[in-house]
Amino acid sequence: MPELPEVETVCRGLRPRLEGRVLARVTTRRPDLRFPLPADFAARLTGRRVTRIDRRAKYILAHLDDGMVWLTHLGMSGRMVVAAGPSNVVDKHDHVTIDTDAGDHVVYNDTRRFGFMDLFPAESMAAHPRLAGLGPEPLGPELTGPRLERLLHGRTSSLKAALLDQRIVAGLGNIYVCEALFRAGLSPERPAGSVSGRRAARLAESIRAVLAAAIAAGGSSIRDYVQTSGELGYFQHDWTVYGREGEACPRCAGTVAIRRVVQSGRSTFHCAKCQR
DNA sequence: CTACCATCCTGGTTGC
DNA sequence: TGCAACCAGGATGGTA
Repeated sequence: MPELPEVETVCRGLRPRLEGRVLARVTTRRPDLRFPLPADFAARLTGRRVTRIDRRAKYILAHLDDGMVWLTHLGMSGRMVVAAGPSNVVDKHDHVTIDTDAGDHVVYNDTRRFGFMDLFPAESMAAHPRLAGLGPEPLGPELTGPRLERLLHGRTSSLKAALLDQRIVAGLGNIYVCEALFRAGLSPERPAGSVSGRRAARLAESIRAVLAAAIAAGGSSIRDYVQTSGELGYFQHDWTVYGREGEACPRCAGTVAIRRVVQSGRSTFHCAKCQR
């Protein structure tokens, strides 16, 4: 589930339930996520008030009243579900459960355990190993055409691989890279460094447009759910190329079918005619 | 520095 | 219906 739009959707769902609230009870069941939970994680969260929830790339950053930041990455299968009432039904993959002083509870569920959490002082955030090297936020003012051109300049890897690299642009994943490239009319296979000028500007704009549309739709739900409410996101119905191998290209109206190719071990979907 | 590959883990789907 | 192979939203660390 989680690329930038899904993480943003989760943050928006968590804010009204967590901001200003005290984490009254914290339970951890499996500490062995992608990285082990920090030592004394539950004890250090318990009793803290959440002052603010931010997102950076695909990270959820909850600022606490003791100057610490609680960081969560959802990995491939992580979910945050918020509900009211007692949290008695425990799923096999519920790894962290938090009850707030308002009686709500937040459950972190992660089947594959590729996600992880951390707890560190806010003042050292800029130096955090997971955050320090991230590229610009695609929805911020930084991602202009010229900036993107500079970021891609000289790179010989494929444009697809470059856009998946969080050091170049932060927050994109497999689905939205495919969608943005289609929208921009650029081939995922072209060398990243070949994108400049007007093409770079169009790509930057396409990335923003695709992400914004996905956020407006509550993200994309694959198989089960995304949003903290348990509601489905519905952007998966708006995918133009992702997951549509063999279907008619919506732009050239079926002159050419959408192709699936494998790039650095991951599926890429594109129209060879409309994307050059 | 860059690019490619395997790897972490579980479960759903597909094909024989 | 059984079972194996393959596939999946991410990211890293090792190797060449």
